[in-house]
Amino acid sequence: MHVRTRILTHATRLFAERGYDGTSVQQIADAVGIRKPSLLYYFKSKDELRENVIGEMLAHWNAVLPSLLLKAQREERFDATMEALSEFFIEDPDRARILLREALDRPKQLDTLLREFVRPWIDVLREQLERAKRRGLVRGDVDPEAYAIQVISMAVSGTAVVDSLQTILPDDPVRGTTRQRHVRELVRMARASLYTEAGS
Amino acid sequence: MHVRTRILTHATRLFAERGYDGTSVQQIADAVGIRKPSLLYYFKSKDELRENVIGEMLAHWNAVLPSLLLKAQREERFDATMEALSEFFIEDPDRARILLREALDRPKQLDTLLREFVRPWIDVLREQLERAKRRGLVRGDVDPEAYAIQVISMAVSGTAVVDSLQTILPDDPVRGTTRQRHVRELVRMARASLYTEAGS
DNA sequence: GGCTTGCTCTACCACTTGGTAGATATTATC
DNA sequence: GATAATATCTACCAAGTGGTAGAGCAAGCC
Repeated sequence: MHVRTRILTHATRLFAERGYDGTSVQQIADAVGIRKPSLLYYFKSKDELRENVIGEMLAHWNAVLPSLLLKAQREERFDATMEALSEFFIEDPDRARILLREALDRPKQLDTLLREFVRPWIDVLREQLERAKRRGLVRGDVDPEAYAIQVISMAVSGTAVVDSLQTILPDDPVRGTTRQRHVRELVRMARASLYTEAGS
Repeated sequence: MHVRTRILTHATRLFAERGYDGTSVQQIADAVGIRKPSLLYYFKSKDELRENVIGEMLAHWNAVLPSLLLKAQREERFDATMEALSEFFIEDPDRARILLREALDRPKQLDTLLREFVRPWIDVLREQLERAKRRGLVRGDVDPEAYAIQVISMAVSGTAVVDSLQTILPDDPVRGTTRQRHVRELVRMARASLYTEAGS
Protein backbone atom coordinates (compact mmCIF):
# COMPACT_ATOMS: atom_id res chain seq x y z
CA MET A 1 0.00 0.00 0.00
CA HIS A 2 1.39 3.38 -0.94
CA VAL A 3 2.46 5.83 1.75
CA ARG A 4 -0.03 8.44 0.62
CA THR A 5 -2.99 6.13 1.11
CA ARG A 6 -1.62 4.87 4.41
CA ILE A 7 -1.49 8.46 5.61
CA LEU A 8 -5.08 9.00 4.50
CA THR A 9 -6.23 5.84 6.25
CA HIS A 10 -4.70 6.73 9.59
CA ALA A 11 -5.70 10.38 9.32
CA THR A 12 -9.30 9.35 8.67
CA ARG A 13 -9.30 7.08 11.69
CA LEU A 14 -7.73 9.64 14.01
CA PHE A 15 -9.79 12.61 12.82
CA ALA A 16 -12.94 10.53 13.32
CA GLU A 17 -11.82 9.41 16.77
CA ARG A 18 -10.38 12.58 18.27
CA GLY A 19 -11.36 15.32 15.85
CA TYR A 20 -9.26 17.62 13.70
CA ASP A 21 -8.07 19.86 16.54
CA GLY A 22 -7.59 16.88 18.80
CA THR A 23 -5.19 15.18 16.40
CA SER A 24 -1.66 16.45 15.71
CA VAL A 25 0.29 15.90 12.53
CA GLN A 26 2.89 14.23 14.72
CA GLN A 27 0.39 11.62 15.95
CA ILE A 28 -0.65 10.77 12.41
CA ALA A 29 2.98 10.45 11.32
CA ASP A 30 3.65 8.18 14.32
CA ALA A 31 0.68 5.99 13.41
CA VAL A 32 1.93 5.63 9.84
CA GLY A 33 5.48 5.07 11.03
CA ILE A 34 7.16 7.99 9.29
CA ARG A 35 8.54 11.40 10.36
CA LYS A 36 6.44 14.49 10.31
CA PRO A 37 8.20 16.21 7.39
CA SER A 38 7.67 13.08 5.29
CA LEU A 39 3.95 13.40 5.85
CA LEU A 40 4.08 17.08 4.93
CA TYR A 41 5.80 16.11 1.72
CA TYR A 42 2.58 14.41 0.58
CA PHE A 43 0.20 16.98 2.03
CA LYS A 44 1.51 20.52 2.19
CA SER A 45 -0.48 21.36 5.32
CA LYS A 46 -2.68 19.76 7.95
CA ASP A 47 -5.66 21.47 6.35
CA GLU A 48 -4.88 20.03 2.94
CA LEU A 49 -4.78 16.60 4.58
CA ARG A 50 -8.23 17.18 6.04
CA GLU A 51 -9.61 18.23 2.67
CA ASN A 52 -8.27 15.06 1.11
CA VAL A 53 -9.76 12.88 3.85
CA ILE A 54 -13.17 14.38 3.16
CA GLY A 55 -12.61 14.19 -0.58
CA GLU A 56 -11.98 10.46 -0.35
CA MET A 57 -15.21 9.97 1.54
CA LEU A 58 -17.28 11.96 -0.92
CA ALA A 59 -15.71 10.16 -3.86
CA HIS A 60 -16.76 6.85 -2.38
CA TRP A 61 -20.24 8.22 -1.73
CA ASN A 62 -20.61 9.27 -5.33
CA ALA A 63 -19.34 5.93 -6.58
CA VAL A 64 -21.82 3.93 -4.53
CA LEU A 65 -24.97 6.00 -4.37
CA PRO A 66 -26.29 6.25 -7.94
CA SER A 67 -26.84 2.54 -8.40
CA LEU A 68 -28.76 2.39 -5.12
CA LEU A 69 -31.15 5.13 -6.09
CA LEU A 70 -31.81 3.71 -9.54
CA LYS A 71 -32.48 0.29 -8.09
CA ALA A 72 -34.97 1.74 -5.64
CA GLN A 73 -36.63 3.67 -8.43
CA ARG A 74 -37.19 0.54 -10.47
CA GLU A 75 -38.60 -1.37 -7.53
CA GLU A 76 -40.48 1.59 -6.08
CA ARG A 77 -39.28 0.71 -2.59
CA PHE A 78 -38.12 3.95 -1.04
CA ASP A 79 -37.53 2.58 2.42
CA ALA A 80 -34.93 0.35 0.78
CA THR A 81 -33.22 3.47 -0.56
CA MET A 82 -33.17 5.01 2.88
CA GLU A 83 -31.90 1.78 4.32
CA ALA A 84 -29.10 1.56 1.80
CA LEU A 85 -28.29 5.23 2.31
CA SER A 86 -27.97 4.57 6.01
CA GLU A 87 -25.90 1.50 5.27
CA PHE A 88 -23.20 3.74 3.81
CA PHE A 89 -22.60 5.20 7.27
CA ILE A 90 -23.37 2.14 9.37
CA GLU A 91 -20.88 0.14 7.31
CA ASP A 92 -18.08 2.51 8.36
CA PRO A 93 -18.77 4.57 11.48
CA ASP A 94 -15.75 6.78 10.77
CA ARG A 95 -17.65 8.29 7.86
CA ALA A 96 -20.52 9.27 10.13
CA ARG A 97 -18.21 10.64 12.80
CA ILE A 98 -16.21 12.77 10.38
CA LEU A 99 -19.34 14.10 8.71
CA LEU A 100 -20.81 15.03 12.06
CA ARG A 101 -17.60 16.70 13.18
CA GLU A 102 -17.48 18.74 10.00
CA ALA A 103 -21.08 19.80 10.56
CA LEU A 104 -20.12 21.02 14.02
CA ASP A 105 -16.74 22.58 13.18
CA ARG A 106 -17.31 24.02 9.70
CA PRO A 107 -21.05 24.15 8.96
CA LYS A 108 -20.74 26.64 6.11
CA GLN A 109 -18.08 24.67 4.25
CA LEU A 110 -20.06 21.49 4.69
CA ASP A 111 -23.12 23.19 3.21
CA THR A 112 -21.07 23.88 0.07
CA LEU A 113 -19.98 20.25 -0.15
CA LEU A 114 -23.50 18.95 0.40
CA ARG A 115 -24.76 21.19 -2.39
CA GLU A 116 -22.40 19.50 -4.79
CA PHE A 117 -22.50 15.89 -3.63
CA VAL A 118 -25.84 15.31 -1.94
CA ARG A 119 -28.25 17.81 -3.41
CA PRO A 120 -28.61 16.06 -6.82
CA TRP A 121 -29.60 12.80 -5.18
CA ILE A 122 -32.04 14.46 -2.84
CA ASP A 123 -33.68 15.93 -5.92
CA VAL A 124 -34.04 12.49 -7.47
CA LEU A 125 -35.50 11.11 -4.29
CA ARG A 126 -37.94 14.00 -4.02
CA GLU A 127 -39.31 13.35 -7.48
CA GLN A 128 -39.76 9.68 -6.65
CA LEU A 129 -41.65 10.48 -3.51
CA GLU A 130 -43.84 13.13 -5.12
CA ARG A 131 -44.87 10.65 -7.78
CA ALA A 132 -45.60 7.98 -5.17
CA LYS A 133 -47.66 10.53 -3.27
CA ARG A 134 -49.84 11.19 -6.30
CA ARG A 135 -50.45 7.46 -6.56
CA GLY A 136 -51.43 7.34 -2.90
CA LEU A 137 -48.59 5.09 -1.82
CA VAL A 138 -46.88 7.69 0.32
CA ARG A 139 -48.47 9.93 2.94
CA GLY A 140 -49.45 13.37 1.69
CA ASP A 141 -47.91 15.27 4.59
CA VAL A 142 -44.38 13.98 4.03
CA ASP A 143 -41.84 16.74 3.31
CA PRO A 144 -39.54 14.72 1.07
CA GLU A 145 -36.32 16.69 1.56
CA ALA A 146 -36.85 17.03 5.28
CA TYR A 147 -37.75 13.36 5.51
CA ALA A 148 -34.60 12.24 3.72
CA ILE A 149 -32.45 14.44 5.90
CA GLN A 150 -34.06 13.16 9.08
CA VAL A 151 -33.46 9.56 8.12
CA ILE A 152 -29.86 10.20 7.13
CA SER A 153 -29.46 12.21 10.30
CA MET A 154 -30.72 9.30 12.39
CA ALA A 155 -28.30 6.95 10.69
CA VAL A 156 -25.34 9.30 10.99
CA SER A 157 -25.77 10.40 14.57
CA GLY A 158 -26.93 6.97 15.63
CA THR A 159 -23.78 5.42 14.26
CA ALA A 160 -21.57 8.12 15.66
CA VAL A 161 -22.90 7.98 19.19
CA VAL A 162 -23.70 4.31 19.60
CA ASP A 163 -20.73 3.92 21.96
CA SER A 164 -22.43 6.23 24.45
CA LEU A 165 -25.62 4.21 24.59
CA GLN A 166 -24.65 0.88 26.08
CA THR A 167 -26.24 1.65 29.45
CA ILE A 168 -29.26 3.50 28.23
CA LEU A 169 -30.15 1.09 25.44
CA PRO A 170 -28.70 -2.17 26.74
CA ASP A 171 -28.31 -5.46 24.94
CA ASP A 172 -31.53 -7.44 25.29
CA PRO A 173 -31.93 -11.22 25.02
CA VAL A 174 -34.98 -10.93 22.77
CA ARG A 175 -34.39 -7.55 21.07
CA GLY A 176 -30.68 -8.02 20.36
CA THR A 177 -27.63 -5.82 20.77
CA THR A 178 -27.62 -2.06 21.27
CA ARG A 179 -26.73 -1.50 17.64
CA GLN A 180 -29.33 -3.94 16.34
CA ARG A 181 -32.10 -2.36 18.38
CA HIS A 182 -30.99 1.06 17.23
CA VAL A 183 -30.93 0.21 13.55
CA ARG A 184 -34.14 -1.78 13.67
CA GLU A 185 -36.00 1.12 15.24
CA LEU A 186 -34.55 3.51 12.66
CA VAL A 187 -35.87 1.33 9.85
CA ARG A 188 -39.22 0.86 11.56
CA MET A 189 -39.71 4.59 12.09
CA ALA A 190 -38.60 5.49 8.58
CA ARG A 191 -41.08 3.02 7.14
CA ALA A 192 -44.02 3.66 9.43
CA SER A 193 -43.84 7.40 8.90
CA LEU A 194 -43.52 7.19 5.13
CA TYR A 195 -46.18 4.89 3.68
CA THR A 196 -49.96 5.01 3.63
CA GLU A 197 -51.81 1.77 4.25
CA ALA A 198 -52.16 1.37 0.50
CA GLY A 199 -48.40 1.82 0.18
CA SER A 200 -47.33 -0.61 2.85
CA MET B 1 -23.29 38.67 37.08
CA HIS B 2 -20.47 36.96 38.93
CA VAL B 3 -17.20 36.18 37.20
CA ARG B 4 -17.57 32.46 37.70
CA THR B 5 -20.86 32.33 35.83
CA ARG B 6 -19.56 34.63 33.12
CA ILE B 7 -16.70 32.22 32.56
CA LEU B 8 -19.13 29.31 32.36
CA THR B 9 -21.32 31.18 29.88
CA HIS B 10 -18.51 32.00 27.50
CA ALA B 11 -16.90 28.58 27.90
CA THR B 12 -20.20 26.91 27.03
CA ARG B 13 -20.58 29.05 23.94
CA LEU B 14 -17.02 28.49 22.74
CA PHE B 15 -16.90 24.76 23.50
CA ALA B 16 -20.16 24.34 21.58
CA GLU B 17 -18.89 26.41 18.67
CA ARG B 18 -15.31 25.18 18.26
CA GLY B 19 -15.08 22.15 20.52
CA TYR B 20 -12.95 21.49 23.59
CA ASP B 21 -9.68 21.01 21.74
CA GLY B 22 -10.48 23.89 19.41
CA THR B 23 -10.86 26.36 22.25
CA SER B 24 -7.94 27.60 24.34
CA VAL B 25 -8.17 28.81 27.92
CA GLN B 26 -6.71 32.08 26.63
CA GLN B 27 -9.61 32.57 24.21
CA ILE B 28 -12.16 32.02 26.96
CA ALA B 29 -10.35 34.46 29.25
CA ASP B 30 -10.27 37.02 26.44
CA ALA B 31 -14.00 36.60 25.86
CA VAL B 32 -14.71 37.16 29.55
CA GLY B 33 -12.27 40.07 29.68
CA ILE B 34 -9.88 38.71 32.32
CA ARG B 35 -6.37 37.23 32.34
CA LYS B 36 -5.80 33.53 32.03
CA PRO B 37 -4.56 32.95 35.62
CA SER B 38 -7.70 34.66 36.90
CA LEU B 39 -9.78 32.09 35.08
CA LEU B 40 -7.64 29.28 36.48
CA TYR B 41 -8.30 30.67 39.94
CA TYR B 42 -11.98 29.69 39.55
CA PHE B 43 -11.36 26.42 37.69
CA LYS B 44 -8.12 24.65 38.54
CA SER B 45 -7.77 23.19 35.04
CA LYS B 46 -9.31 23.33 31.60
CA ASP B 47 -10.76 19.90 32.21
CA GLU B 48 -12.42 20.98 35.43
CA LEU B 49 -13.98 23.84 33.48
CA ARG B 50 -15.38 21.39 30.95
CA GLU B 51 -16.85 19.22 33.68
CA ASN B 52 -18.59 22.22 35.15
CA VAL B 53 -19.99 23.28 31.79
CA ILE B 54 -21.53 19.84 31.38
CA GLY B 55 -22.64 19.81 34.99
CA GLU B 56 -24.57 23.04 34.48
CA MET B 57 -26.35 21.59 31.50
CA LEU B 58 -27.33 18.39 33.28
CA ALA B 59 -28.53 20.34 36.30
CA HIS B 60 -30.84 22.34 34.07
CA TRP B 61 -32.02 19.16 32.40
CA ASN B 62 -32.89 17.59 35.73
CA ALA B 63 -34.68 20.73 36.85
CA VAL B 64 -36.88 20.94 33.78
CA LEU B 65 -37.59 17.37 32.76
CA PRO B 66 -39.62 15.80 35.59
CA SER B 67 -42.56 18.15 35.29
CA LEU B 68 -42.73 17.49 31.55
CA LEU B 69 -42.88 13.75 31.95
CA LEU B 70 -45.48 13.91 34.69
CA LYS B 71 -47.64 16.20 32.64
CA ALA B 72 -47.46 13.85 29.67
CA GLN B 73 -48.32 10.93 31.91
CA ARG B 74 -51.47 12.63 33.13
CA GLU B 75 -52.56 13.56 29.64
CA GLU B 76 -51.37 10.33 28.03
CA ARG B 77 -49.91 12.27 25.12
CA PHE B 78 -46.46 10.84 24.55
CA ASP B 79 -45.71 12.74 21.40
CA ALA B 80 -46.01 15.87 23.54
CA THR B 81 -43.33 14.46 25.84
CA MET B 82 -41.05 13.83 22.93
CA GLU B 83 -41.76 17.28 21.61
CA ALA B 84 -40.97 18.90 24.93
CA LEU B 85 -37.88 16.76 25.28
CA SER B 86 -36.71 17.98 21.91
CA GLU B 87 -37.58 21.52 22.90
CA PHE B 88 -34.88 21.38 25.57
CA PHE B 89 -32.27 21.19 22.82
CA ILE B 90 -33.98 23.27 20.18
CA GLU B 91 -34.38 26.09 22.69
CA ASP B 92 -30.59 26.28 23.10
CA PRO B 93 -28.59 24.75 20.27
CA ASP B 94 -25.40 24.93 22.34
CA ARG B 95 -26.75 22.16 24.54
CA ALA B 96 -27.19 19.89 21.53
CA ARG B 97 -23.79 20.75 20.14
CA ILE B 98 -21.96 20.11 23.40
CA LEU B 99 -23.78 16.84 23.98
CA LEU B 100 -22.92 15.67 20.49
CA ARG B 101 -19.29 16.68 20.89
CA GLU B 102 -19.05 14.76 24.13
CA ALA B 103 -20.56 11.72 22.44
CA LEU B 104 -17.85 11.95 19.80
CA ASP B 105 -14.90 12.86 22.03
CA ARG B 106 -15.60 10.90 25.21
CA PRO B 107 -18.28 8.27 24.54
CA LYS B 108 -17.50 6.19 27.62
CA GLN B 109 -17.69 9.12 30.05
CA LEU B 110 -20.93 10.27 28.46
CA ASP B 111 -22.40 6.81 28.94
CA THR B 112 -21.72 7.17 32.67
CA LEU B 113 -23.44 10.54 32.77
CA LEU B 114 -26.42 9.31 30.79
CA ARG B 115 -26.83 6.42 33.19
CA GLU B 116 -27.24 8.87 36.03
CA PHE B 117 -29.22 11.66 34.41
CA VAL B 118 -31.19 10.18 31.54
CA ARG B 119 -31.73 6.53 32.36
CA PRO B 120 -34.34 7.11 35.10
CA TRP B 121 -36.52 9.14 32.77
CA ILE B 122 -36.22 6.66 29.96
CA ASP B 123 -37.50 4.06 32.40
CA VAL B 124 -40.54 6.18 33.19
CA LEU B 125 -41.22 6.70 29.53
CA ARG B 126 -40.88 3.01 28.78
CA GLU B 127 -43.48 2.11 31.38
CA GLN B 128 -45.87 4.67 29.94
CA LEU B 129 -45.44 3.31 26.45
CA GLU B 130 -45.76 -0.33 27.52
CA ARG B 131 -49.04 0.48 29.24
CA ALA B 132 -50.31 2.37 26.19
CA LYS B 133 -49.33 -0.59 24.05
CA ARG B 134 -51.45 -2.94 26.12
CA ARG B 135 -54.38 -0.61 25.59
CA GLY B 136 -53.77 -0.61 21.86
CA LEU B 137 -52.95 3.07 21.60
CA VAL B 138 -49.34 2.56 20.62
CA ARG B 139 -47.99 0.23 17.95
CA GLY B 140 -46.88 -3.15 19.22
CA ASP B 141 -43.57 -3.15 17.37
CA VAL B 142 -42.24 0.01 19.01
CA ASP B 143 -39.03 -0.53 21.02
CA PRO B 144 -39.63 2.17 23.64
CA GLU B 145 -36.03 2.85 24.64
CA ALA B 146 -34.78 2.79 21.07
CA TYR B 147 -37.68 4.98 20.01
CA ALA B 148 -36.97 7.60 22.66
CA ILE B 149 -33.30 7.66 21.76
CA GLN B 150 -34.05 8.04 18.07
CA VAL B 151 -36.35 10.98 18.66
CA ILE B 152 -33.89 12.70 20.98
CA SER B 153 -31.15 11.89 18.52
CA MET B 154 -33.09 13.55 15.72
CA ALA B 155 -33.65 16.64 17.82
CA VAL B 156 -30.04 16.85 18.97
CA SER B 157 -28.29 16.26 15.70
CA GLY B 158 -30.90 18.23 13.79
CA THR B 159 -30.34 21.22 16.00
CA ALA B 160 -26.60 20.86 15.93
CA VAL B 161 -26.26 20.62 12.18
CA VAL B 162 -29.04 22.88 10.96
CA ASP B 163 -26.46 25.45 9.82
CA SER B 164 -25.16 22.99 7.25
CA LEU B 165 -28.54 22.41 5.65
CA GLN B 166 -29.51 25.76 4.13
CA THR B 167 -28.82 24.63 0.58
CA ILE B 168 -30.08 21.11 0.85
CA LEU B 169 -33.27 21.93 2.75
CA PRO B 170 -33.95 25.50 1.61
CA ASP B 171 -36.49 27.95 2.92
CA ASP B 172 -39.78 27.39 1.13
CA PRO B 173 -42.62 29.90 0.69
CA VAL B 174 -45.27 27.37 1.69
CA ARG B 175 -43.30 25.00 3.96
CA GLY B 176 -41.41 27.68 5.90
CA THR B 177 -37.79 28.06 6.95
CA THR B 178 -35.16 25.34 7.04
CA ARG B 179 -35.52 24.99 10.79
CA GLN B 180 -39.34 24.91 10.68
CA ARG B 181 -39.40 22.24 8.02
CA HIS B 182 -36.86 20.22 9.96
CA VAL B 183 -38.72 20.38 13.26
CA ARG B 184 -42.12 19.78 11.67
CA GLU B 185 -40.88 16.64 9.96
CA LEU B 186 -39.33 15.44 13.22
CA VAL B 187 -42.66 15.80 15.00
CA ARG B 188 -44.55 14.23 12.13
CA MET B 189 -42.27 11.20 12.00
CA ALA B 190 -42.24 10.73 15.74
CA ARG B 191 -46.03 10.77 15.81
CA ALA B 192 -46.72 8.71 12.71
CA SER B 193 -44.37 5.95 13.81
CA LEU B 194 -45.70 5.78 17.37
CA TYR B 195 -49.49 5.59 17.39
CA THR B 196 -51.93 3.02 16.07
CA GLU B 197 -55.04 4.32 14.36
CA ALA B 198 -56.89 3.84 17.62
CA GLY B 199 -54.25 5.92 19.35
CA SER B 200 -54.11 8.83 16.95
C1' DG C 1 30.21 7.72 -15.13
C1' DG C 2 27.12 11.94 -14.24
C1' DC C 3 22.52 14.03 -13.47
C1' DT C 4 17.87 14.29 -12.30
C1' DT C 5 13.75 12.97 -9.82
C1' DG C 6 11.34 11.33 -5.90
C1' DC C 7 11.36 10.49 -1.25
C1' DT C 8 12.84 10.50 3.69
C1' DC C 9 15.25 12.30 6.99
C1' DT C 10 17.63 15.58 10.98
C1' DA C 11 17.62 19.93 12.79
C1' DC C 12 15.42 23.80 13.55
C1' DC C 13 11.90 27.79 13.73
C1' DA C 14 8.45 30.98 15.91
C1' DC C 15 4.38 30.49 18.30
C1' DT C 16 0.80 28.66 21.30
C1' DT C 17 -0.53 25.53 24.80
C1' DG C 18 -2.09 24.50 29.82
C1' DG C 19 -0.42 25.63 34.05
C1' DT C 20 2.41 27.83 38.21
C1' DA C 21 4.75 31.29 41.44
C1' DG C 22 4.16 34.82 43.71
C1' DA C 23 3.50 39.92 44.07
C1' DT C 24 -0.29 43.09 44.49
C1' DA C 25 -4.73 44.84 45.11
C1' DT C 26 -9.52 44.74 47.09
C1' DT C 27 -12.77 43.68 50.42
C1' DA C 28 -14.70 42.08 54.81
C1' DT C 29 -13.88 41.27 59.95
C1' DC C 30 -12.38 42.42 64.28
C1' DG D 1 -6.31 50.69 61.77
C1' DA D 2 -4.55 45.90 61.61
C1' DT D 3 -5.43 41.38 59.79
C1' DA D 4 -7.09 37.92 57.07
C1' DA D 5 -9.48 36.23 53.04
C1' DT D 6 -10.63 36.78 48.37
C1' DA D 7 -9.51 38.06 43.90
C1' DT D 8 -6.65 39.65 39.97
C1' DC D 9 -2.59 40.43 38.10
C1' DT D 10 2.61 40.07 35.74
C1' DA D 11 6.10 37.05 34.63
C1' DC D 12 7.41 32.81 33.64
C1' DC D 13 7.77 27.66 32.37
C1' DA D 14 8.29 23.20 29.81
C1' DA D 15 6.12 20.91 26.27
C1' DG D 16 3.90 20.68 22.03
C1' DT D 17 2.14 22.94 17.65
C1' DG D 18 2.29 23.41 12.37
C1' DG D 19 5.67 24.21 9.26
C1' DT D 20 10.53 24.95 6.78
C1' DA D 21 15.46 24.31 5.19
C1' DG D 22 18.17 21.54 3.35
C1' DA D 23 21.16 17.34 3.54
C1' DG D 24 21.25 12.41 2.26
C1' DC D 25 19.94 8.64 -0.50
C1' DA D 26 18.17 5.45 -3.79
C1' DA D 27 16.37 4.51 -8.64
C1' DG D 28 16.12 5.59 -13.30
C1' DC D 29 17.97 7.75 -17.44
C1' DC D 30 21.41 9.67 -20.71
